[in-house]
Amino acid sequence: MEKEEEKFIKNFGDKVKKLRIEKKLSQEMLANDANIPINQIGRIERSEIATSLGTIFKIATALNIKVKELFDFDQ
Amino acid sequence: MEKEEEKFIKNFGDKVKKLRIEKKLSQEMLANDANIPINQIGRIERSEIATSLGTIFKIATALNIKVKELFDFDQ
DNA sequence: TTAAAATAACACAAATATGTGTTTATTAAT
DNA sequence: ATTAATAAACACATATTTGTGTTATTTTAA
Repeated sequence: MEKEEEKFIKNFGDKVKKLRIEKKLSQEMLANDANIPINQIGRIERSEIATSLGTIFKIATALNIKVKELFDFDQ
Repeated sequence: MEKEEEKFIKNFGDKVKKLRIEKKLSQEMLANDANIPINQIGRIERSEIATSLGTIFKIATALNIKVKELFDFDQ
């Protein structure tokens, strides 16, 4: 039985990836736009890390969406 | 001129506090419900830290809301 | 199928969040 | 005014994220 918190972090990573693909951005392009390291995007999409508010804000901004939309998935 | 990212973190802290007060919880009660240290709530509400996905999830769960609602403020 | 692009998977130092505890200040109620 | 409850403000060790770099794997396109 998986922990709810882990599922949530997994869902978040999947959401970032989904939105990135929809906007036809590579991890590298998104990372550049967000001013974060390239590897960070991968780590988040693979749910290796539970990223923090600052990075969340940067990613949303680079995707031209509100942070709220990043959490628009079936929690 | 304040950085947008800092404003965002400030708004998040204010939102946590607002929702906590609305539900008539002390920092201690919320922290207990969320299984996080008491001080952590204070640090977040004061915007001293940019907390991470795990803590965000725990707080939302303790408040009986979706994470998305935690970000329902004018960004 | 080869080459190029994209992503994953490492490692490691530095910065930051987390956890725990104690003490001080503020707020609310009596 | 006093007391009790709440929150702020410290300190410090630990855990995790972040930043940077390199190498291997996978995917995509020619």
